[in-house]
Amino acid sequence: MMLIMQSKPTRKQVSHDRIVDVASRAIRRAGANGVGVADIMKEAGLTHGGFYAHFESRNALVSEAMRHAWQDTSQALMNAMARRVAAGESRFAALVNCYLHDSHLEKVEQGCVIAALSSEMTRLDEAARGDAKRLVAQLIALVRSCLPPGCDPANGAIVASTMMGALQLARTLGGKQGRELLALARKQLINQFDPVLS
Amino acid sequence: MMLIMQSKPTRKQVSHDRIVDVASRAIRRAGANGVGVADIMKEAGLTHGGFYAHFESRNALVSEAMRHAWQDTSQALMNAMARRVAAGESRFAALVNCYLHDSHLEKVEQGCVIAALSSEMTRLDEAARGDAKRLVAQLIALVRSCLPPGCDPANGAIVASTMMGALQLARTLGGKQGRELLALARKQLINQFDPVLS
DNA sequence: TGTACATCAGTGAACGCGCGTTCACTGATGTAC
DNA sequence: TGTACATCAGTGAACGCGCGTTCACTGATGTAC
Repeated sequence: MMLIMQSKPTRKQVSHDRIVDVASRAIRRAGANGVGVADIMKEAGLTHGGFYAHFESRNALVSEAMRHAWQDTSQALMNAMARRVAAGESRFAALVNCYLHDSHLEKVEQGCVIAALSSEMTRLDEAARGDAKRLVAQLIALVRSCLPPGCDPANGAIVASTMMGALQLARTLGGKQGRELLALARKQLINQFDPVLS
Repeated sequence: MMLIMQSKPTRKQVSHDRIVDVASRAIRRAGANGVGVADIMKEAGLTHGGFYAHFESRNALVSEAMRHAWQDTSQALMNAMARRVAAGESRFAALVNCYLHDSHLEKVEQGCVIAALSSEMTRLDEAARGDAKRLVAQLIALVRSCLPPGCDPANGAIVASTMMGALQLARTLGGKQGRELLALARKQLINQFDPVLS
């Protein structure tokens, strides 16, 4: 539970935020268990000993880092979408083109945490699983809010599934095949849900 | 490279196969790094010391177990589909109804290895990544072969993405929400690609 | 068929390493007067 | 403003544990005659 600090965050809060930010990228890059406490602290410019003054356990950090990653990515997604919408794209096309942008193939550590951790989410401890559940619900809600007017809201979950699945399969395929899959998914989703009636 | 043995497999081959089979379920249940060599050997009725007479390394086992899991699941999928087709369903509907069957929500260890490991696949060592890539290509080919006649084959990759993505999000959501998402995905895919024109 | 020996498959102790976690200590920050 | 002291944030050594891997050894299997 993070209170909004109007002025002068304490030194500890600054460190805390830096650790969470580093961790949110580390777990997306290497997986929820793929990076150690010591490495995360080092990357945050600290030594590992101080860790437990900030978090109750490594699992607690993973939970917090997941939530942070989602805030981060969804914010970035909104911003990128806003630019496209301003340039004349529909909200739906902007969503699809941003989420399935080629650059997301490689930059896992800045991308959607749900796509980065999906198959590990069912294996997290209970608290983190609860967070994961909520993030998935938020992804679906976000997609739903971008559906063209008149579209059945239930399609939010389907579009979210297709986008996330396509991103993952594309990442595993890699290279040219990966980019082709992404391009196909963009085209197909936009044609199906938001065709330009010219 | 497994040769087909016409008669009497050696004791070693029997053990080898049992280890691979146990491992293929273990990695789907617990993740590629979620279970130790000793536990796998124990579940196969052996002690850990013998492991390296069978495999060059733990990673080598993971590769082999992934391939075995895929053979296993795709065979089971074919069989289940055949029964539905015999009962009058189209091949496409049978595929969707089998892959997105409610029972797959819980039984991860018997299900699709791509859905079970997806986000870990990009983090495997080079050899296993190559295997993962080939498995994804095979999943897409399998889906493509089930598309209704006249359907653009490119849709194979899209349907595969939607099915895999939906299964994963449903597993993370769990319970009632998970089952609702699966039901939605089944309905949507069949309506879109293989509507019954009655 | 039975015996003697070579090979095979598996055992279990041990090693080294990395990781999560703890803790006594230190240096820096901030407060009281 | 300056000094004295309390509190805070971070340090780094250490602990215990689990895991991948190795290896000398044992008991079982199979072969030669």
